[in-house]
Amino acid sequence: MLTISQIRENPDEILQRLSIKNFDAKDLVSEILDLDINRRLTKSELDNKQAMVNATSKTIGGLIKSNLHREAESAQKQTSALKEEIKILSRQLAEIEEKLEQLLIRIPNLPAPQVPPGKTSADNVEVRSGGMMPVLPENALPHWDLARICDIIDFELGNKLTGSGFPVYKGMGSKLQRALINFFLDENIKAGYIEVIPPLMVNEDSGFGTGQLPDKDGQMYHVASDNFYLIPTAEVPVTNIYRDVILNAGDFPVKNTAYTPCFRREAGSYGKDVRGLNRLHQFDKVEIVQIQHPGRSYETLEEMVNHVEMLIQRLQLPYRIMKLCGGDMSFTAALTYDFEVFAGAQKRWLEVSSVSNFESFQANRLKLRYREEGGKKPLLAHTLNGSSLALPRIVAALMENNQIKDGIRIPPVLLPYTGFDIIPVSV
RNA sequence: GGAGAGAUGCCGGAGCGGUCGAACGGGGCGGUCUCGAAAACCGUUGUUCUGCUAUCGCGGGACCGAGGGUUCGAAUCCCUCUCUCUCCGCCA
Repeated sequence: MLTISQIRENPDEILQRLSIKNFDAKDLVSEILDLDINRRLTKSELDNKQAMVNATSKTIGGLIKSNLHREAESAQKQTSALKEEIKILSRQLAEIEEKLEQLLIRIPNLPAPQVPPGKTSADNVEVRSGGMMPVLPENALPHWDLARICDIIDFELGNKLTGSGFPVYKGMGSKLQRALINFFLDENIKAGYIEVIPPLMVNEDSGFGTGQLPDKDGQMYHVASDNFYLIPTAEVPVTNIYRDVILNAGDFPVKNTAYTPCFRREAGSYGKDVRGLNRLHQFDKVEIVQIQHPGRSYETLEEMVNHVEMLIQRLQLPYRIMKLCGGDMSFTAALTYDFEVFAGAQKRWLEVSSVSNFESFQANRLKLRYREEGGKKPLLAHTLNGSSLALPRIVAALMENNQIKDGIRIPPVLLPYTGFDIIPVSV
């Protein structure tokens, strides 16, 4: 969330920038500013009264020590009225602060200046593209058919075990998953990311820290008996490693990568969007996370984009990089690049990675700060993350684009990981 | 799941209900000494809200797991919750 001082100092700029996200914050901001004034008035009144009580209590302590009990008793009586007022004021203050917090939480992150205006994904701006578009016959098969005839992914079996959106990978399909995961992790580690294996369930505090809670709780699976949430992305546990942490400026950049399964309820999705591997409830993803100095976070974003691009190039997939417009960006992001690969049989672009700079928006929720060299006050750090990469749609595109008469060709870069370069048709 | 113990600052570890934001030790930082370093010695060392101040600062409030309560006054007493540790049971 934004800090109260950001809003207090530049309310008009905030409104203007949020309009790029098509968010009208006028009423929210003015309500916040009013509450903020009210809060400080109430607070100073409360503090003054509390200071008086504290002073009296100290006096009483001294009187009792000097055996002046009568004087002590009369001083005691003086505080009772004050204590009543303090009770009322602190209740008021708590209410105001709670209300303020509720309002602040509803304001999305400010889009970076370079974010293009727009409402939907149609308004996203292509930054660049690469790779060779596949040349496929008209009767090219979509990946769900290829999965069946090669017997590597069984969607029906997943239905039986759990429900739709929980496929079972089999044989070479399973091996391909592991190969991709290891390939991605190895490349990330080469690029300086430290691997972690985080918990797949998180508590409420973690969900709040990265911005999934309170608003998007319907998109996560909730384990009611223990009040845990299944992670929708490794971003949640990995970024929360740094919750309530004060780093030194010399610690930057902090770089982590993690492979995790991800769980998403995807309520409301339907149709061709959810066919096959296009949209699942459980899927595998390798994530990269960086914590960076505010002055360098945009260089870092570019570095991450280049890194993800390199991965896709090495898989020889046709791709394009989109800069998201204000309307298509997430609540928490300041600038986001989406990576899409082309799936030749479906003839669709599929999003396989989303790389974002959150600036201090998550850091404020996380209380993730750093101390400048020799500086006194801790300042909010910047957080960034991106998929490197999400597996299912990569697999879908690999399968569709590389289909040949009697199987599926595997890109050479994976051969050391799979041990095979063709997945043959088996039925 | 059963029984017990505990949660204090960067770490270890004290803390009769009254100048306790917290002894002491370690660490960090600054300094003295040194060609340099070590040792020794001296000093310093949390977060947060808020008022005044152009700034350096100065003043006030809060924070000793979290939330309530008792009291003129709570790290210290009471209640609830969470977490950790030990033992037993179960178990990959």
